[in-house]
Amino acid sequence: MPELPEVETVRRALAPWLVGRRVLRARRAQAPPGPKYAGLERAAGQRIVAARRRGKFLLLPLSGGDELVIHLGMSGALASRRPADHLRVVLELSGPPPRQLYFRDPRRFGRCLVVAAGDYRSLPALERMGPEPLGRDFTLARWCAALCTPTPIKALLLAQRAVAGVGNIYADEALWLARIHPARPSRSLSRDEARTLRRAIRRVLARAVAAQGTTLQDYRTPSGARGRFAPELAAYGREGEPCRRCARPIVKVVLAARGTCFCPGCQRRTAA
DNA sequence: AGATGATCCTGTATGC
DNA sequence: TGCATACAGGATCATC
Repeated sequence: MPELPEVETVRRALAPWLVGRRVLRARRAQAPPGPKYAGLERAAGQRIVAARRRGKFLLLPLSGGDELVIHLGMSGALASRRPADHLRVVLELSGPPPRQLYFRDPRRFGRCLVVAAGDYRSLPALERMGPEPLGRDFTLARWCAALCTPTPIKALLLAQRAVAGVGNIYADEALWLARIHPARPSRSLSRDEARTLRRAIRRVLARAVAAQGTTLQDYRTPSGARGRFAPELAAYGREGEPCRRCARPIVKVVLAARGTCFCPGCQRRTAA
């Protein structure tokens, strides 16, 4: 499930190839009509001027004032080699080979559409997205203000509004690092805990970016490599295995309709 | 308005 | 072995 580190890895891999090229044609393949692939044909004739990332979204601003917005969803992948199945979008590009960018997405949770640059009205998650966790805007003051809600901290991390780019894996990892119980009301966190969690979010995401993401099953970098962060996971997917700090078994519960792994020894419901 | 739950979708894992 | 069912989850929509 691509989160910030995986999308950033994809961005870094694709940028040197894509930026500067002209989109000769953009068409949907095995993709039904609908808003997930809206306006694709408008990309034709425009040059890709940059490859940016915002949260889990890949943003490719175009020379004609539009913007190609790609979200990988659960299973989306971008490649220069034509996939055998589940092909949703093909971009034909100018320049030396390879000249095709393929968007494959078996589970169809992903999106690939063209909007007017910066006009995210059809993408509320992007429009209301919180600060980039690895950027300067993710200040302690802003973070503390965002925590002023009864919403469980795990749900808040997943909502993209308080901070961008955190998904189920790195939410569990950050909470484990910070020793905070995932069901704690956000506003029950002390200032110290808020500071610790903010640092944990930054640390786990930075380390995962350095490892090119987490490969559990499907995710690959555009060159086909596996992300190397999986061995560093301390909570996610470790149900029943010993906590790396206190050796108590990691437990799994459902929170915010998501599987949530944590250590009942290190991550207490009450402030320490 | 903010928060919660259902929904989409298919590969993989589990159960009988 | 083979079939049926459960499960995984990001963002969005409907519904409080």
